[in-house]
Amino acid sequence: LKPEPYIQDLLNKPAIQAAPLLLGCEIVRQTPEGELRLKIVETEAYHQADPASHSFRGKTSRTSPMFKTGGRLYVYFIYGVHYCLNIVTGPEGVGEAVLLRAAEPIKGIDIMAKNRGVKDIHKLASGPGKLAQALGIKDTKLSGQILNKSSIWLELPQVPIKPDQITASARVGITKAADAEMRFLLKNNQFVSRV
DNA sequence: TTCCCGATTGTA
DNA sequence: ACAATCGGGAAC
Repeated sequence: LKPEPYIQDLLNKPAIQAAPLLLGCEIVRQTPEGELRLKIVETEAYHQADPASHSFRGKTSRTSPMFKTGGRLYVYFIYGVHYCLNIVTGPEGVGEAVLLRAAEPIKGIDIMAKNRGVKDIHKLASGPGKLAQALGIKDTKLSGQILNKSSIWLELPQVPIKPDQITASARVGITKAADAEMRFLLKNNQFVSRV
């Protein structure tokens, strides 16, 4: 798999710092059918002191990946229907991660359309459940795995993202700490989730 | 072991 | 607006 220079530096940071820095990065998955590649356009940060975070009540078998060093995957099953993909950040022992909420398809679009059962490119990864489904994630087997040592890895933005291209807002779908602005989006991007 | 509800999505 | 659908985790 591809070497990923400089990404680890980003992943060592706290989720609140890493979440906006992951915008513009590309998430890549190698599949038997071909390479899938998307540009991340929307993220949310979750940290240990945050009542909305799965790590808030401490480490459990499900959430243990969140407490590992940055650079792992955390996948969870939600609403009995969907899977969501997170990038674990920060140091060992601290439970935090960044939820990947939306992304712009770059490569392997036909494969992702097949995975999703939808053709419209704007509907392939415009939400966390859609993004995971586009990548072919159908279970939690990837949870806890290390980027680059699994089928998935990250690459830095081809063109660096400037701070004025990023917007922060309240997170989606949570009831606790609902006012905290820990959702980050690329301004004027057509591939973000609705709301 | 029971019970509640969730970091969502597609359809009515 | 609302159902689909199921597992995590708190409470009993």
